[in-house]
Amino acid sequence: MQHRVPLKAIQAFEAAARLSSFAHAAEELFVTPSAVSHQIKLLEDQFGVQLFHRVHRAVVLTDSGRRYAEEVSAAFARIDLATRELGRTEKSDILTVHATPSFATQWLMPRLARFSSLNPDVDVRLNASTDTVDLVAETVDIDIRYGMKRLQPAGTMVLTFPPETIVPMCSPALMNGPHPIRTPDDLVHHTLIHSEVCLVGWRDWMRQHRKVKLDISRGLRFDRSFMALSAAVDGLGVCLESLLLAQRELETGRLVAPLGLDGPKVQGYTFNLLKARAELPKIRNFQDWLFGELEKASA
Amino acid sequence: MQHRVPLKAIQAFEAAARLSSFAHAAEELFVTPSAVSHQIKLLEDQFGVQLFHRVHRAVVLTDSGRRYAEEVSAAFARIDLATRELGRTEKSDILTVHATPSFATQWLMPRLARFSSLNPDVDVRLNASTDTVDLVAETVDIDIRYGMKRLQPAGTMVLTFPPETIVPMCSPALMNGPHPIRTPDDLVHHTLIHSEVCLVGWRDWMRQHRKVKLDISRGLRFDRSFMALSAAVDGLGVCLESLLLAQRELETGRLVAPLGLDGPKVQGYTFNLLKARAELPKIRNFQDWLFGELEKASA
DNA sequence: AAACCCACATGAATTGAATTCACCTATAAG
DNA sequence: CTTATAGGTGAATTCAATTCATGTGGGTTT
Repeated sequence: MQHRVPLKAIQAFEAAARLSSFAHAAEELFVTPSAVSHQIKLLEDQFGVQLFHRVHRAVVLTDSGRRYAEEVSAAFARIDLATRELGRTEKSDILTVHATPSFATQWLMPRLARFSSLNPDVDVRLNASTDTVDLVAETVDIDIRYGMKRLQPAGTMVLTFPPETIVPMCSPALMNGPHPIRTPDDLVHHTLIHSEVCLVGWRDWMRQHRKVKLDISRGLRFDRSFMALSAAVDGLGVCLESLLLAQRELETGRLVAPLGLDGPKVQGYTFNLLKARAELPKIRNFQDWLFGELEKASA
Repeated sequence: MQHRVPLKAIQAFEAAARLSSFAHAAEELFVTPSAVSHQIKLLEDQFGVQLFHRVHRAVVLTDSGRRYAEEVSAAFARIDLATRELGRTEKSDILTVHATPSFATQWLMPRLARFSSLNPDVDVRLNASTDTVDLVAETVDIDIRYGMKRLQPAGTMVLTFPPETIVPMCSPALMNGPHPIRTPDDLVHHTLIHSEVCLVGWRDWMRQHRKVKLDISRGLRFDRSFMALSAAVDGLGVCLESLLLAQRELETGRLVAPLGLDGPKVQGYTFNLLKARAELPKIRNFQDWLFGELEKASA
């Protein structure tokens, strides 16, 4: 015979035990005293245990009843409390993303509003730093990293971004200024902006343009890609950077690629997460959205 | 608006959370998966909190859902356990009575069956000793004491037994033997049995019979009333004891009172209990019954 | 590509547990 | 003696819980 514990009857019992009164229990439970009486009788009949001595106009717990009440009182209090808290709980999931400052600044932040509108029940927390993140030990769902792939702890899933194209970029004013930039040779008249963390630098670029004589020991140097891009926007020189990171500036015309959009490809960014959590909707949704956006950007 | 926590819905949620499956939860709860789905939806709608992400053919707890499940899981487990134990609980109250060995042996034990048949849901535990009992510290409901009243701790209720009559008693054979006993003077031919804890002894008796010359330094001595009575039953002599304690022997003719049933009265026994527990049915029932029996014995 | 599997969702209909209602009993208090 | 009141009982009623029939949508198999 299949039975579930008679929760409603136990609830009535617990209230009567706590208040030593069927009538008061009925008040608390918003029912009639008769309902309480029935439920407790049902409980006693089902388990063959007398839970209350019926004294005139009163009830007194039996020893069995007292012990049982002590156990279930705490349990019901806990359910009540947790359920009350539920009505006050945040109504969303939190997604914690860690990324390099440049990717965070240049690419992710300008697009986060798009992800949020597609996933209104997910709050994104974005941490930007160059620190190494331990996905297991820290409450980080996704870590977007840049640089040579390193060995990861077992259980880490590493997805590679599509290849980035690295090209020289500068402000439109510089391109069309006193020393217009039309060919690689035109670069000798301009300051080179070096992005020191970029996997592809001017030295690599020159390997593909051997006819060009640039003094790559000269120029401005930054250890943050977004700063190199910012300097280029300000007309300080020509930077060699990722089309991906400069997408917004190119679209708004603050930067141009005077020598075209073709250049060396590099796979610098990886998307890191724990396999065990890969299918959580908030994580999976973010991943799908991000790689979708990356595809759109390279089309 | 008056609401009680939706216990059935929470129960369905807890099972689904624990099993990560509506279908498995339905199995465990002996309902259809549809019922589980409805209950969880009801819970989410009522509190405006999404508890599960619906993934194709699966469900994954949200952060809120996980936290809630952790709280209510423990509570439901506790209710289950306590309720299962309830089916195995003793079905009665325990009444613990402490009394002097003589009262326990002579009066109480022969009558306990009567109390039990009137109160089948009360199990009586009878402790007989001369030890002093601390009603507060020990699990003793009632303490029946003999002797001078002593100061009791606050909160102790002391009820006095009706007065006992103390008379000489002996076996019928002794009364009708070679030295028949008809008058107090006839006692000089017989051995006196002394009950050393009795509040009234042969010396007190002789104060009321000054014409009688008994050598009260002679005879048998016992420090238990029930032993003195037993010696008298065996024809070893004449004892001076309480009619109350000898009631059964007198009724069965094993003892007789050759000089009649009139004698010194003494109030030796008291009924001691805690005021705070005086109205517990098991205690009140025992008290009422005992004093009723005492009245019958003195009629 | 089509068919099948299967897990959750939905709305209307049905069921059965919970509750009410009407009346009873039994003390205690006035 | 009358009144108040707290729990008890059984039949009738209510309504929360559940079922039933159908839908949706990925993933797998043929």
